[in-house]
Amino acid sequence: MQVRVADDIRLKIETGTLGPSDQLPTLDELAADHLVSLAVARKAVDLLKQQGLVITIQGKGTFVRERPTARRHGIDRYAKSRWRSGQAILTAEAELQGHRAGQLIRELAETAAPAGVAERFKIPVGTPVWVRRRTTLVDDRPNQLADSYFELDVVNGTRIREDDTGPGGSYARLEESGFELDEITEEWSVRMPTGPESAALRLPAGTPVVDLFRTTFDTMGRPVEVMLAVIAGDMVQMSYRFKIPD
Amino acid sequence: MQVRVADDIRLKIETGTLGPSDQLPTLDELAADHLVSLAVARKAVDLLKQQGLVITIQGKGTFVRERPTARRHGIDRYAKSRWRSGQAILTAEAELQGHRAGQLIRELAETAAPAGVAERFKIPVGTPVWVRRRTTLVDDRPNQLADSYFELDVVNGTRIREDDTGPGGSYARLEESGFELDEITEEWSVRMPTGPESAALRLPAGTPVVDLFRTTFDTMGRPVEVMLAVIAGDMVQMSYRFKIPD
DNA sequence: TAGTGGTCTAGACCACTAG
DNA sequence: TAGTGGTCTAGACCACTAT
Repeated sequence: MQVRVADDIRLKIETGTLGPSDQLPTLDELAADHLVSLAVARKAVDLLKQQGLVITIQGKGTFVRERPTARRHGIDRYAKSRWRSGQAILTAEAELQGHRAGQLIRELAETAAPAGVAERFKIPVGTPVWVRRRTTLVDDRPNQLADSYFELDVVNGTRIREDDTGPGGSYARLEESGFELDEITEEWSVRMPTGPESAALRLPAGTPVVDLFRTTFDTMGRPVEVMLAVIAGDMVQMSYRFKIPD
Repeated sequence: MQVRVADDIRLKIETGTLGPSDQLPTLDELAADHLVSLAVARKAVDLLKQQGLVITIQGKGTFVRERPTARRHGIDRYAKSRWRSGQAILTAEAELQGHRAGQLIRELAETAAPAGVAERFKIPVGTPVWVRRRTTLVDDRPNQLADSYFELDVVNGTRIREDDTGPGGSYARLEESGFELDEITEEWSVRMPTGPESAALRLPAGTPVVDLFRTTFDTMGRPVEVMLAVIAGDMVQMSYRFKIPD
């Protein structure tokens, strides 16, 4: 029955009988209308929550979820001209799409390189590295937990260790230090968030996250930055364009 | 309490007290051990299922979920040398990683172009196009619902309309028809599966899916194929490498 | 047949929202 | 204060697995 009820509601949403942000019948009403117990009506709504179709707000009601306009991430956001002209990647990207970007620094510290990071730097796990942990915001909603790692000799004595990295951000500072940035590797996978991640990113139920490893190489092929980001899945859309290899 | 119980179990999993494919205590035991009702124990296990940490099998028990070895998708899978030598992309990719690939054709038909497809072909929504729907399998588990769309004049009279597209697959046939394949765009986003998708891909609870649009262009810049794939999120890992644009 | 998870009922009480 | 969703209990019965 719970599936019946859920399907009933889903149909109403998909056909537009219930539009975005519309309020669903209350649990009591759903139970009465479908001649089921309150627990079953609740279970049906839970199913829809898990599929990301509705959200519930205690004390208010159940509502059809609005699909947030996903931000498109294209590789143009890395264009050298942008950060050379003093614009941080984050800001450039958001503004291109009419959004307001922000960030909170969560931690600046020396730490032991975790496995995925060490592997990409080709150094032993546990080697001391510098980490810059931040939460990025789009229109005041947190959308990424982004941790950037650097080898110590790369950042010592630069503004990358500071709260404010200055115009153009870390990339601009790296270039000033003599690293000519050349290539980027992006590797990602998908999963459901852990409890703390759900809270930190204020994720609605039924929202997956994307794990993104971004490695930046200089012209010598040296990985100069490894970033590990956990991105809110409902706010991301990536796009890549490439030549078909021979 | 449900959260307490769930956290308790999660801790055991994360510390390795419970390893992959180990069986958890039964719901009755969990309830008794934590002095809660059966319903609460069940709710706790539900939470872990949603986070993809455990799976339940009716009649058998609850088990710590094994993380399937995600397949890495790199752009090398599109290398011309592969399909020119008669190897389909799907097969090449799987074999590179020691897996067995397969596919089931779900439908071959003329259909009206849906919005996302029409947009990428730059044709009006509803224009008749050819669609080739298939379910791809890796080691006998379905991992993608992949629908390839082609404009009619591109596929008429070719083996692309047939069940077996022949050596090298559609790409090889397109080249034979005089389309010189050149570039690909991949655009993806993430969401939770719908009910039918969950069933078709045999997704464990708490598994997201990836929506992938792949558009293949020829040297004239014409989009010759648009593929829309729904990929099981627990079996995918994508990687891209690119030069930093100027 | 015993043991496991899945669904459902009926009802108590709590937490949050809004007028 | 009334209305809403959230948590929890106690218990019945069903569906599937293994022996």
